[in-house]
Amino acid sequence: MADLSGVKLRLVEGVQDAMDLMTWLGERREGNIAIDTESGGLNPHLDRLRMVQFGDMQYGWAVPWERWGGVVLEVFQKLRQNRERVTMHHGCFDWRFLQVHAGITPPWSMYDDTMAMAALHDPLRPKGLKHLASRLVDKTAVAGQKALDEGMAKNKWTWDTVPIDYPPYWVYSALDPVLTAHVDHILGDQVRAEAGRAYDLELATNRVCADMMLAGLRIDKAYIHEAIQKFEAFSKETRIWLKATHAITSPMSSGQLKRAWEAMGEDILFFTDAGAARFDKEALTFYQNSSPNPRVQQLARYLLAVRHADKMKGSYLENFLELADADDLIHASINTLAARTGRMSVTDPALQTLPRDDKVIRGSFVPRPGFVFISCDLDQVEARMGAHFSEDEGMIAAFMEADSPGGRDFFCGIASIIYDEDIRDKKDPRRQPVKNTVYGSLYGGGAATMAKAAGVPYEVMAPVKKRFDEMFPGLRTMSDRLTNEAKAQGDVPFIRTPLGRKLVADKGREYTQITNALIQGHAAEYFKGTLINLSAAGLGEYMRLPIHDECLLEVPIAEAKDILHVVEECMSDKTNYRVPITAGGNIMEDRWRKM
DNA sequence: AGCGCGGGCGCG
DNA sequence: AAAGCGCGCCCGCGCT
Repeated sequence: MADLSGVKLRLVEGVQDAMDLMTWLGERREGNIAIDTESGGLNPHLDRLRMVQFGDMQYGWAVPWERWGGVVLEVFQKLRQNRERVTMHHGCFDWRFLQVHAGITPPWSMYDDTMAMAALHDPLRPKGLKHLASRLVDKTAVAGQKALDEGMAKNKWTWDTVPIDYPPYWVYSALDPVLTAHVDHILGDQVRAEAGRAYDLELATNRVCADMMLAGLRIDKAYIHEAIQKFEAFSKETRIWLKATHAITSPMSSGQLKRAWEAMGEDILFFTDAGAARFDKEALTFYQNSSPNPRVQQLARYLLAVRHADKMKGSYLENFLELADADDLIHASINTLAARTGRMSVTDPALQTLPRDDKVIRGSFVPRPGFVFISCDLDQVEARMGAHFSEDEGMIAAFMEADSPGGRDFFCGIASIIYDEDIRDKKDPRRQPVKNTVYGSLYGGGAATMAKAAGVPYEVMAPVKKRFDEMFPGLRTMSDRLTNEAKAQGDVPFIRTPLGRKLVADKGREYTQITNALIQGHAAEYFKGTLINLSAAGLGEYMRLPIHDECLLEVPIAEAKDILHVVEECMSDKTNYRVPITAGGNIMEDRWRKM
């Protein structure tokens, strides 16, 4: 814990303040200068920049952007001249505001990030600056946040309207870089010692992803409006029918559905763990296909259809329109450290979760004139990581065979065994369930779970699972070894990736979590590395979106073929793992969808 | 009215 | 002995 009582905070509101700030900037100090920003909202393309704050462990300065922007630019110029390292908390966010509003090019090679430090230091605990500060720096440091919250509520102010000179606003804004400097001081060396390679990877990933966010993806508004109309018309009509025929006003209300089922005299066959009637996709699909009552079949079919339509419209299409900027660009937010495993997530909108098989939704995205989309994904990367870490000879051999000329796709090979038939077509509908089955088994799932994933009866899956386990005994050995290793750590079970990243499991759930954590976690690190490779190959300006093991790029039409080869190279690694890590991509002619 | 939570469903 | 993992968004529902 540090003592913050001597910290001095200042709001720049005159020439003398600005001069004092520049003097402070030139002083020698321990550690980096820390920077933070305040904005009117979360989206740099829709919201304004309001304040830029600088600080170290003793001093914090708040500079109003709209009045004293020149001072901000001067500070950045000086920082650049002096080759000064700067620290930010979630700089990926602030750099975007500084880039969009102040035209500042982030000095990526001279930057540290306390949020990355926090996530690597403790992947389970909250990594917000306030949480960290109260835990690591000074319990009372964030007490004033309450005054700001109350003041904003009382005056009905938002982040866009709270007056700059309202003391709780500027004071706690000026304090943020001070807290950041302290967190840097406390965590920096430790994280570099324990997980230095993972930390460097995260900083580089921040840079690449910031550029992707800035570039954005273009939507076709007319196309989206038309698609919304179609889903809406269907939904409206179906809801009228549901109400008139079954007194259902909401297709999501299991209470209403239960009453409808009872009214039809239909047995309820599916229940949640808590014991409530369950009407999810699995249950409704069963009723639709297997109920003896045609009315039940019909109702289930309409419920599934209207839910699908509402999901497409509400979760995706309408969000696209709401989140687009004036140039019809969507700058989704990429969280480079979202999952406890180190995986990234994408929000606003959640572009990693667009329906894979429904061409309508992805079709909302169109390349800029003269460009095409290409996408490239890693081939079975988690299964290959499984082969690598387990060193299972059978699994390594299976991949070598799959990679050999004329070799059969890995999952097709497994499918052939399960269905006792030579399956070679990657489009075979049985491949996806088999893929789920392989991952289910890899991560400690039982035969029942795997049967469900593959859509076959338990009796069919049980011997297949047995055979699978006999084929690749090293997987079980690996899970046992990792489970023991994690448990041996004590209170918080954890292991580390080859880059030093700490991967934690919940107590009692080590067996099913920790193997997944290592494989998912290192696959995520590998994937981040491929993004850096792509950027280093000069493709940074074409990169658009990371999707766990896939990268979407938007490239000039004439160069698409050549670039695709480079992308595949950048994403492959045939030397550093026990099986080759390979990648394959394709070019999409008109929209973000395969023809 | 706003919040948190679980259910449901989209992805890897 | 047996054990799927990680996310984000929308909805209904109970609570404040």
